[in-house]
Amino acid sequence: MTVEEALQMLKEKGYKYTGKREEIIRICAEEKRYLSAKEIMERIKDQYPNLSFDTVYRNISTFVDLGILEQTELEGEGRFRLACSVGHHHHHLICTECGKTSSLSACPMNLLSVMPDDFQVTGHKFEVYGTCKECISHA
Amino acid sequence: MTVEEALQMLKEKGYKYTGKREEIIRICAEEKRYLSAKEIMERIKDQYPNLSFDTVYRNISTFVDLGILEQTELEGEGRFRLACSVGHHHHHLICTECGKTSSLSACPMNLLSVMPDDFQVTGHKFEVYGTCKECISHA
DNA sequence: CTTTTAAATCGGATACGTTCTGATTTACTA
DNA sequence: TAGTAAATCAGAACGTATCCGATTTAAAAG
Repeated sequence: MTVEEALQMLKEKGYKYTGKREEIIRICAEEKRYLSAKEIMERIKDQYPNLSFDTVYRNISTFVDLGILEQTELEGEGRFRLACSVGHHHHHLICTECGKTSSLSACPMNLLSVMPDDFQVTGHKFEVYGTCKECISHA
Repeated sequence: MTVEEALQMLKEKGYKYTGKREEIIRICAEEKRYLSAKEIMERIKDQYPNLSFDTVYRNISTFVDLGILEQTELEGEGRFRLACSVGHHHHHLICTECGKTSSLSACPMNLLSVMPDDFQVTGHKFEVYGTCKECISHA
């Protein structure tokens, strides 16, 4: 997903345009990594030094709801990244040090032949964790 | 894993026996469900009314480290259950309402033919989420 | 059985990520 | 340009989890 697509989606859904929203999305778009709210705050400080935590969290939450951002959790902290591409379901290999990701083509849900009928399935999570080359080298 | 096996493991590793530890394990053993620390506290109140949060969290953490308990996270809260059985790797279908689980035999890691060589894989998570029959009916 | 000692527990303070609140500002519309 | 609802702010509040120093206790040593 591109920054433009994300902004377009916001507009369609009736959300107002703000520079802060664009900047949050832009920051997430810059890297194929999961960022924490804190990291996003850090990077946005240059342009909006007085941005409040609430604004970041509230917007991130909206973006996740709309599918603009993907969310995971590392070390008790929410982490976010721009959704990869619309309508193309896949999973990630995630560096637990820096949040860097690599795409995995397979989805295990396709491979589960029998699904228990006593559960109404609502979602799933498949993530592979590891350490990326960069984080191994300067460890 | 049984309560006895868990206690045996603690002994082997040099941990002291305490009634509180046994009770925590026993509570987790009673159900095939993920419980929060709060829920464990609730259930242990009868026998140990003054049990401190710290004791529960510290012991749970020890148990997770030793592989006696399995951990996941629902709604920003750590959830725990007795590890299924020693040396038998599998995954779970989890009810997001009550934490009830159902076992899945397949592990997606076996099915990933190509593993990126720029990551040193350290772990993985595969969980299917849903709502169990009981939670659907009284919803 | 008594003493000893390190581990376990207590409970209260603290940390941290996140969310809420009420006042203020701002983007869009009429 | 004025009006309105949404967005933001700053700080308080929240919930989970951990840390702390003092006290108790399990179990090893005498």
